[in-house]
Amino acid sequence: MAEAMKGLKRTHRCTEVSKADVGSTVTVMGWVQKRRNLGSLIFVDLRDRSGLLQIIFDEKEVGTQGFEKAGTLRSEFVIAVVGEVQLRDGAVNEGMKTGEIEIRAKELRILSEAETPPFPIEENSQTKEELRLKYRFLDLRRPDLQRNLMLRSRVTTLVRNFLSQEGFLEIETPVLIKSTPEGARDYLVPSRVHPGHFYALPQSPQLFKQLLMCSGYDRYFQIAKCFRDEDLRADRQPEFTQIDMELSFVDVDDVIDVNERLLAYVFKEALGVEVPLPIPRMTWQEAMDRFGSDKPDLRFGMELKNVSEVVKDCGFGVFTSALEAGGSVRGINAKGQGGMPRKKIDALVEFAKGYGAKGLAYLAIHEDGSYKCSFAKFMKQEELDALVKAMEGEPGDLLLFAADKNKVVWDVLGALRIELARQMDLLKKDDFRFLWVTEFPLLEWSEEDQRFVAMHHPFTMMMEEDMDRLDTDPGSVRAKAYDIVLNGTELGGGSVRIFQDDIQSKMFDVLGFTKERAQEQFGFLLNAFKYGVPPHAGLAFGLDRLIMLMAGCDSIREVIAFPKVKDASCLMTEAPGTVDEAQLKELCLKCVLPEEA
RNA sequence: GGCCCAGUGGCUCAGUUGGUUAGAGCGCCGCCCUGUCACGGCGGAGGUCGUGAGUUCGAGUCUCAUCUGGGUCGCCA
Repeated sequence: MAEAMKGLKRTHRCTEVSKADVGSTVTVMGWVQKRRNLGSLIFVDLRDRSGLLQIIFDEKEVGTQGFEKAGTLRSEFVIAVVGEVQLRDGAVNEGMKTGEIEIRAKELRILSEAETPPFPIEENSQTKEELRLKYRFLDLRRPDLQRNLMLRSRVTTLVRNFLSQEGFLEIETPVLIKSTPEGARDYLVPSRVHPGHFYALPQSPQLFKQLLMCSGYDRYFQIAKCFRDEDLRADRQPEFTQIDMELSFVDVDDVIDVNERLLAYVFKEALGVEVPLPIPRMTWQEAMDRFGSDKPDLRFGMELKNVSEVVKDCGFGVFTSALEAGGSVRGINAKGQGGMPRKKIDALVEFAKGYGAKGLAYLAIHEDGSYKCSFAKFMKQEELDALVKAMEGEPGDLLLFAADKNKVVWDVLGALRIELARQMDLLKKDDFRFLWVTEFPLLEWSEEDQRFVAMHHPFTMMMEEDMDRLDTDPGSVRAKAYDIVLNGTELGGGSVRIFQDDIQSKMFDVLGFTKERAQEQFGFLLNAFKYGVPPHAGLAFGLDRLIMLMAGCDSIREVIAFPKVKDASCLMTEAPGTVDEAQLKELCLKCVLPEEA
């Protein structure tokens, strides 16, 4: 029996009521978090997105009818209470923002009753995510998710303020666009008016923002939904949000400058965290050599060391044959982990194999200076000593080595480094270490396609000093591309774009695009370039990842209101779903499902 | 597509080498209770152990398949 709100107006959110209001009458509305019925005194914790406020129902004040009504209150009922703010008679609750006060109810209205929720509406939920996502509307009532979404809103507001002050214009670009098969899989949308033709949902507003530069908008930004039809991860959703921007008449340093000031502003205003500027920079090559990753986590050391020179003449075939094949031998030193039990080391070996390693060599240094080593029998003592010295090994340390092609060695040790840091509890969530990674390779050899593909995208400008190697040694050409990395997560990335016609043609050549195909896919951009194009560059942040790290969460699902699960379906709405035959017919579509095996 | 982890009342979990009627805490329902805030007291309801096969005298427990969710590799210009 829901009652009307008629005649009542909310005066405060729960935690907006304070000691200063003692004696005054307020009207609060929200959800029943908890009731404590003592017989002739009923306490209710009222909840809204601001927090909790205690209501006390006393028959003397609220009347017999009101008191009986209060007795029927259950979890998650939505109620309105008119009452007087008073200091608590009993003990103060120090764990509560409003712990010194309470509302002495004069009037109660039950605006909505509620079934018992399928899981407790509480902070630090222990409930399985599957259930939480099915009832996301209840999950979103929990204080931690509410905090996350409020932080997200705060951050986007700050971003808009800052960029607007910096002369950026917020401009929307279309969501129904033309498919460009390069890169991630597109989500496709059939056209009704053009049977057999499809729109794609944008993987990013890339081409449109470049066109906006051609049109003279000079500094653009957008908080843009992007879509990629690829498999999900903890930090990947099929639809996600980018803070996307593009600037004219700039080079790498200009983009970096405005964006690191943006980050510092946002972290200061939203979290009170100072980000020291300038943010350190590291070339891609240095990042790979030192950390085995293009997104190094700088919260801890444990850097990779290249010991190829040290072991090149040793007796251990695994090392020497990797070197002969053009690879390298590198190691990391897990300080103080020399006592790691064999079982745990074996688990690390298995972990390494998951990243393509054929094995993982280890050398533990006992406290007495002796070694426990998986390859001791292949090496002389002096060779072992030299290796330990090169790794700066001390008693109590555990040295781990990978020998393979560079890419495998980097992948394995880079991943191992993070895994060990996790096990050693070195990853503090309130320690924010930013890093610019610069000078990415322009191209990457694709074994699958047997050709070079763009590492970033085909419009990325190469470094001028490397340009002459485009023909002779394309793999060694560095790009004017940069990523912003925070605590081992790629927060964003961008590049200076090619704006010269001849260089763009050259780039398409290298990528194996015919003139016709380039024209067909990107003709509108190339065409625009003919009519006066400013030099331009841009960057995009992954907003979800940014908020995830700011909120200290392990998954972007915790900072997205209605996320999808691993197979890209929504447990609440059960999207995607089938559609009527009539709908398909109108779109001239027919489903041919794969045959059951 | 590969590998790994999990699935037992509404929630979170326990459940021994396979062995009687599958337990606990919280929640829920009822009664009592004037200062609670993890309120308290008394009583109660609630389970095809994800699903399906198999092994066995006997399966929550073992085997296989499958579903659901999570992590990860591939993938993500």
